[in-house]
Amino acid sequence: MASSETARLINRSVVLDAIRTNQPISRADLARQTGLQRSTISLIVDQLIEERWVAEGDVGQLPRGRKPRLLYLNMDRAGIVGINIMPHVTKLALADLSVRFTTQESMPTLPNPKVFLEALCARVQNLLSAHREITYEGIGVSLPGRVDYLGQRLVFAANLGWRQIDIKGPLERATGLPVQLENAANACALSEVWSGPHEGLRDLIAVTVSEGIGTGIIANGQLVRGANGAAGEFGHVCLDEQGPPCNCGSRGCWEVLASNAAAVRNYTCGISENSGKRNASGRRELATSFADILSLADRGDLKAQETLDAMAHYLGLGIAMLVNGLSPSVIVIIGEVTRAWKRVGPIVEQVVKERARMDAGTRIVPTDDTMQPRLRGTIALVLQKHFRPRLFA
Amino acid sequence: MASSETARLINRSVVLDAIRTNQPISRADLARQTGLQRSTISLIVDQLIEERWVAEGDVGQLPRGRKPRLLYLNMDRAGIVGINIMPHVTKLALADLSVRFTTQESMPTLPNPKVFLEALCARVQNLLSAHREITYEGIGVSLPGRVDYLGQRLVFAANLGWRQIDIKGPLERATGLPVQLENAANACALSEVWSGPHEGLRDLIAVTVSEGIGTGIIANGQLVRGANGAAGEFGHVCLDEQGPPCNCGSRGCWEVLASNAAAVRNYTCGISENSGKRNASGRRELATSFADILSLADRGDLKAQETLDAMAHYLGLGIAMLVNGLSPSVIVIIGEVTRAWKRVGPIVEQVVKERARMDAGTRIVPTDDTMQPRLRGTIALVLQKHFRPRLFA
DNA sequence: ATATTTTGTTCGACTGTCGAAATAAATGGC
DNA sequence: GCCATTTATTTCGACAGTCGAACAAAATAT
Repeated sequence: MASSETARLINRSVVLDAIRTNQPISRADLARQTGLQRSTISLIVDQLIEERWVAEGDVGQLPRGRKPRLLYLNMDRAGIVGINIMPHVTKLALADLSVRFTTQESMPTLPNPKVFLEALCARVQNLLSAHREITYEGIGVSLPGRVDYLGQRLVFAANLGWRQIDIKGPLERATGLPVQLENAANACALSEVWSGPHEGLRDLIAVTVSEGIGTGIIANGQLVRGANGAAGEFGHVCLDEQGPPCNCGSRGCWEVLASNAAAVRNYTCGISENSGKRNASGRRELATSFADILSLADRGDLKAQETLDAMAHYLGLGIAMLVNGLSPSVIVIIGEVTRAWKRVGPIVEQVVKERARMDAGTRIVPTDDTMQPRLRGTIALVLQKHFRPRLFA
Repeated sequence: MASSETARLINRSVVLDAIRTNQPISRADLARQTGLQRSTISLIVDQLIEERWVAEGDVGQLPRGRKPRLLYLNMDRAGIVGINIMPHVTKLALADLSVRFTTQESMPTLPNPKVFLEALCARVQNLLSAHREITYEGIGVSLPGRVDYLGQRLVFAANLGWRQIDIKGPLERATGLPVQLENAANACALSEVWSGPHEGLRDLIAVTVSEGIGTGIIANGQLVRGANGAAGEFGHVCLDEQGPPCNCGSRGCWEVLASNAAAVRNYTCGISENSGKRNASGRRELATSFADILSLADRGDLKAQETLDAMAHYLGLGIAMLVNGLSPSVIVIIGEVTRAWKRVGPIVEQVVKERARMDAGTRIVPTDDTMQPRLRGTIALVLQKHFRPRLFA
């Protein structure tokens, strides 16, 4: 069911998104870029200025003719709250419309979801009352688990041991702001196509490598959530029928072979086999975390390097699966392993080349973890509703 | 860029598709179903009748009040040509708007693409001139290979040995009709959501099992073609690193483990190992085709049954991958193997249950091959343009 | 000063939907 | 047969939105 108002909504979001991604920009340039008439652009921009989404700035420089008035997103218009729940730590942030963080905080993720949620709500309320100068539009939450397809409830989070938790309800009651939940990998994928070098890509996959492996899929420019939001568990695809058991009940899952946890397990098993290894300085070292393995490999520990190589091999095998099946333009890798990409990357590329046809030229790209893609994704999640509303399926 | 005309186009296709899927239907019911005003429905229907897409039929029966005039799709309005190119045989058909075949023919698929294309064009021209009473809207072509993302060229077809063949051009020049190419598995998936029990499903995967394995993915109601149309090759995902070599250069690909060709290979190897098997009547039998294996298994041949069981096991493993990763509402299995689904189905279900979380309730459904899903898909492919035009990404 | 160029606005034409009222057609009770 | 009731369809004026041409504004070059 569409009317002239539908047309307005479509054009409005086209113009708003064009301003977002091209600011500063003049009305005339907007007309050229969107294909709309200059008169129409003026009307829509007037409306956006009235709603305070857009602000008029200085005049631009041109060689000839009347100088254009440049348009910007009005950063004072709204802030967004981002919450990234991870197995041990939860991060909170306030961001503006260009996904710049103005405040960041951390808190422990408590094992009891009820207790944790109470603490989280209090923390968010504090944060909001400390920054009353800006009105906040909404809260985006990313977490390592499955969310139902409307972003309403957490259905299952293996690494947290949580099941059927209503996170949206308490947060909305505590803050009065609309809350959107999303799986962490999905949030990362969204973040990638929202801004930065992969902005606007219509086929992209984000692979999060930490304790497990998650996949966020964007196809035809939309997140693939599957029936009831259960898509994205490529981490539990069986790549080796006789492989080690996984806590999902299967064995040889991709994430049992290629996650950080897998690397730690492999490394410590190796140590017991070889009854200890010595590093360059002669001291025996035990890796208790994946970070340890990374630094050990860096300092020349052969066993750690082999562990990474094996991880890279299996990463490649799973990525080849994604390339074969979905052929995205880009696959983004997220996680600590990217810090060793100089070593890991070539192995991944090699395995993918052997196992997948790369005609479509899929690029495999590590992400800078300091960009906090999970957190940035939560912001994109909320902004999406305003800037790219899904008007028609 | 949207205008009031865009709104019209949207509403027009909404109404047309509602008539298609609910015919016969009255204007008043259309208004109730689409949410448009009765007056608007009348205007749009007038236009559709003028364009001869829709025809007014008899009056319907109601307990009280004025009787409605029922609307139908006008079957005389247009026909569609469907061409399904398979490794040995190519099928041609003429169909009406409700995807009923009015004519069907077959011809051999010749190894030389140039020669074959000439023969195909001649055949289509014959077919069209023999049925001049109806004007044809377009030609849909399905083939076992990859097509670039605009449906323009065949990029690569392993089983045919063809590469970079322009199929669209010659056919369009020969007939003057617009031609749409699509990968066979994609065509099947489209056919499934176009009509029949899975009509309108937004997340569905079609798995074609023949010499290879193809996957056609529909997510968020749209075909997933990937960058440059290269998606859908889950058949070449490596499920066993040490598995048999595949002609794609890798080894242990799903289709090397679970296709018809794999079954034939396994069966004949088994025969050479056991130096021959005897069936119930005591005669030694050699399976030269997958159909042989099916009938042998049916007649109690143990080795054939074991072969099918192994095939089922690997089919399940690959399907579990699709369930984990994409979680569609339905996975449709297409191919001769469905004829033995009574035996194969339970094994597949069992493996999927062990290897994938089925929270979302994905159903695995064999398709009746006599429905010719590949051919039906080509028709849906063409009709899609008229009935569900993609106005906005 | 004046012509030129480019930006931004104004206004009437056009397209399309909405919603209320009018018209059409059928049933059932009197 | 006549009238109230019900449901379907059409008619028509109001409203929203874009288009496109004309106009006004602002800056530069001559």
